[in-house]
Amino acid sequence: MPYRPTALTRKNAEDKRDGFLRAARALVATGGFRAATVAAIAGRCQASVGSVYSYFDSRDRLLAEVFRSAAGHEVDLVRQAVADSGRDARHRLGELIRIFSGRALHGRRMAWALLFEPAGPVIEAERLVYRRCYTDLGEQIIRDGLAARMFVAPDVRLASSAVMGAVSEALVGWIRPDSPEPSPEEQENAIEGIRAFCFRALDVSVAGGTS
Amino acid sequence: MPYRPTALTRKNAEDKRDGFLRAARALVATGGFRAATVAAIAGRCQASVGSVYSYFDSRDRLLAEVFRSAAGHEVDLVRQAVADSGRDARHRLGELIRIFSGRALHGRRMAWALLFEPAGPVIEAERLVYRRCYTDLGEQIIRDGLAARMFVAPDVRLASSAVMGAVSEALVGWIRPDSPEPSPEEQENAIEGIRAFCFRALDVSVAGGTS
DNA sequence: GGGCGATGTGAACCGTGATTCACTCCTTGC
DNA sequence: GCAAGGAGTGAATCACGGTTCACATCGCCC
Repeated sequence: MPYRPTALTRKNAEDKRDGFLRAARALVATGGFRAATVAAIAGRCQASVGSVYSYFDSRDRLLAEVFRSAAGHEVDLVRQAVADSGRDARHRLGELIRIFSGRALHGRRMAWALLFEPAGPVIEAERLVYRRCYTDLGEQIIRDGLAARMFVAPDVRLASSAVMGAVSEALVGWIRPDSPEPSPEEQENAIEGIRAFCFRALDVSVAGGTS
Repeated sequence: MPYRPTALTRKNAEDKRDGFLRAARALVATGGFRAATVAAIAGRCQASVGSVYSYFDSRDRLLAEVFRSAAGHEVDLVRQAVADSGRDARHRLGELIRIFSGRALHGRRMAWALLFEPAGPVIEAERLVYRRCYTDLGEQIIRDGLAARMFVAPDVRLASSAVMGAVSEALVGWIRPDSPEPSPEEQENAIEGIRAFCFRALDVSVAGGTS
């Protein structure tokens, strides 16, 4: 490789970098961030530990990038399913819950890593913005539902948090790494149950008393 | 000290053991489990690192005991406030939410340690039973509310999980170690908001549609 | 008062895994 | 061919905190 970066070297370098990211992502999807040690990542690429460090400042940065990439993908899928395409807020909130849960139950290990796995402060910070994305999505939908007099919610942000909290709590039991694989109908029941719970809390069709 | 344990030695030993537990608890209440290193615990008792190990098998066991003690105390307070003392289910569920949240917002650091702080598998296991206690409490109340035709809930356990999830999610923003101290009225609003959300989801007075 | 075992000490040890760096290996420009 | 650097290597190093253990200390019992 030459003295000044050429198109080829640049591409090679990018490929290599990308290889590390893919390897790390695969490891996370299998065993969580805990399993994505620098040695394992390098090994998976038949590269040396040291070479990882010529592409990334630190393991934390590498994993943060993996997190953003994986989490961003998930959020995009949900955002797409929830896009304001003429459907009403109730349908869109249902899709939010369904897609989010469905994805989590599909890639359980990855979902666990993204949502719950204990990790260092850097990952934790990424997780914060990740969760916030979903809450923001929910908030927007609820706001729309409010405008359409379809939902009732004195505090929109709180309501969105509550929905996400309820969903998370329902999911954590299923995607914890040492919990048994849930059967499809168990999954279905859980998701629909949560959806129903949230709708009962939000629907205007009901004349809820507060205390 | 004698060849056979006498009343005095036994008491001394118990006191010392207790001292370590108190020290550890104080450290957890200040900086979470992370801060409760063996050295810090010993230091706080003006004892040596090694002596800790003549009272506890391992740091994990010590911290597990701290967890159980602290968590047990919290659960007891809630259980007491929620005891079936002639009050209706709505009131009792409200108390569950109020006391749980109130306690968490009072001892924020400890609540964070008990509910959210990333920690080793042993603590994580304790946390599981701790959370389950609350869910069980909620489940019982909701069941009572169901019997009194005051609540509606197709799946009681799911409903209880959802309530705890909603409360947790609302709390995590306030008790995260680096978040600013919330003002009393902010707390009040958050708690009442969650309470209202949950009641809207559960109250029979409303004729909720599901999808 | 002397010895024995309970008790206390804390420096050394260990395991884990990230990070570094002196070195080798290439490719390229001349 | 060959020198200059960039890229790759992986053993050594570091950081961290839990755990051990050889030794010191103490106070009761005979």
